[in-house]
Amino acid sequence: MTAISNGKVPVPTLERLATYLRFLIDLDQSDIETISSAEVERQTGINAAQFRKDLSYFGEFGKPGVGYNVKDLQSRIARILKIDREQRVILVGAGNLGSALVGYPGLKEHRFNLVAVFDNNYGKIGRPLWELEILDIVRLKEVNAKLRARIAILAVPASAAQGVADMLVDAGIHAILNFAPVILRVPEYVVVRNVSFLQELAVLSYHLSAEQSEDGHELGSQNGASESSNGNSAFHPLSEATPETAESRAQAHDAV
Amino acid sequence: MTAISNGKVPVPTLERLATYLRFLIDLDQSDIETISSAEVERQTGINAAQFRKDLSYFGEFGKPGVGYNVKDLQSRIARILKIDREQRVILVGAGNLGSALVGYPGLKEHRFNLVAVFDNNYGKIGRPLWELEILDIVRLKEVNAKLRARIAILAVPASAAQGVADMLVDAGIHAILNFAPVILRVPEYVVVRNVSFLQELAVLSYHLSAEQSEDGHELGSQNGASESSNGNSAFHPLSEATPETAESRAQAHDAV
DNA sequence: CGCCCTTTGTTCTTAATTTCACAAGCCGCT
DNA sequence: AGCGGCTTGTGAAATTAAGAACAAAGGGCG
Repeated sequence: MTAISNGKVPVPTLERLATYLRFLIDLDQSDIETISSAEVERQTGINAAQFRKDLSYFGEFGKPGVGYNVKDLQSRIARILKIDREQRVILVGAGNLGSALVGYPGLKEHRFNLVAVFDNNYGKIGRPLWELEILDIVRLKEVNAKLRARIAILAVPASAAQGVADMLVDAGIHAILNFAPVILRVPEYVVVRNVSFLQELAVLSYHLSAEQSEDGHELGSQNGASESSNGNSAFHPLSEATPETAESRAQAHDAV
Repeated sequence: MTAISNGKVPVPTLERLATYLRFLIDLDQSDIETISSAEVERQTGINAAQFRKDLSYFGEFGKPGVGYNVKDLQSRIARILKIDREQRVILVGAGNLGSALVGYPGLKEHRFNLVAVFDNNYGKIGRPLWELEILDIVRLKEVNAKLRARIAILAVPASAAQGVADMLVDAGIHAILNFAPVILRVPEYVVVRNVSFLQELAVLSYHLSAEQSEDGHELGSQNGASESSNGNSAFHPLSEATPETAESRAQAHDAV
């Protein structure tokens, strides 16, 4: 009774896989060794059958009557997503967002190794950004011929996005994480994932409107509030103290 | 022959609505006054029928035989998403990412007004971040009682996310844009949208693996590359020059 | 002023995703 | 060693989204 990733895997499944991995890492750190799909549902809200089916695309991972071994499942999902090995990543655009990403420890923790940063602003080229030096965008192809990164993060203004995307493709990039609010045109063998804050905010704004009939209504901040862990006990530090400092410990923080 | 947003609108439709808006703004800036769904498909890759159907959830926007008036459609979509009016937003977490967001001009351009920033790090509290002063997280409820923001951006480490989310709910927030890789538990009347870079990268990584059989393979950087606008003519500036400088002009840049 | 060409709004089909439901498998206890 | 309680993996049903297809409507031109 098996199948193991025969045909194609639904994209939503892949997206959840990353979530599961995240969750499993947390469980592992809490020294939990086994978990059932029912418990996953209880803690994440993701339907238990969904969880099992998602995994079933890749084989059998659990033991009937017992559940899943946290450590084992964790490493197997990591292998599926190919983040059990180092993945070299390059970044284009050393602006606010780009800089924030370079300093984000979560990348290294997940084996995404940022190996180069490019920009076209002469005021920035040559300057250091964390541990890297900002390189001239014109050297993109040349530099990546050696680095051989396949993943690129595109954090440039919308107006420049398509042009840079073309350069990335030409430089051998096969996957682009695009932060510019533009639909990129690339060859079919290149995968693109878009991240748009504005789009997300717009969706939130829409939902808000439904209840906020026309504003000016007193909602009183003491509504039924609570629900989950309201008595937020232990208080953890927000924002990684000072970026540099926060490096060391894996899994310590992840916001970004 | 109309309907106008009777029941519920599919979330994917809402997401695309924001994309359409973006696209329309670009068209408008190119002084294009009218556009047909067929042309939208040609330029964005989004199916024409899809475009028409998405709009049909909210009424009639075009003229048969003619198409859609760019300016009109633009403002009507903005109204639907409720971003035709100012939306106050608060940010929690003045780390790398949070700081980058505060400086992002796209927010203002879309009427999202960042009215306060909070953190719990005493080294940061009281310090200025762009035009705002970083406030102590303990003042969240008190401050928002006056500001009455309904949308919050959560850019704190995973370990602190749930605790802060509880505080946000208690402070009257109804929509949360969550950057922490954690599934938040909130009352059903609160809407949450998650943004996870790592998840996106993981999906990209997975797709990569399919072709990159086992690495070590010479792919030659001069593969069939091209496709779309390869001769990237005019070259625009990457990363908003220097943050402060880039403020002024609306629509000028949008990466983030 | 009526014909023809174009493009919308919408219904009907097809495809994708989620959820249900249950046989089969594993564990522990007697 | 076998019974009972749980939990998995998965085929089949239900739900949801995407895409085609077409009747109705607008505009321009002869």
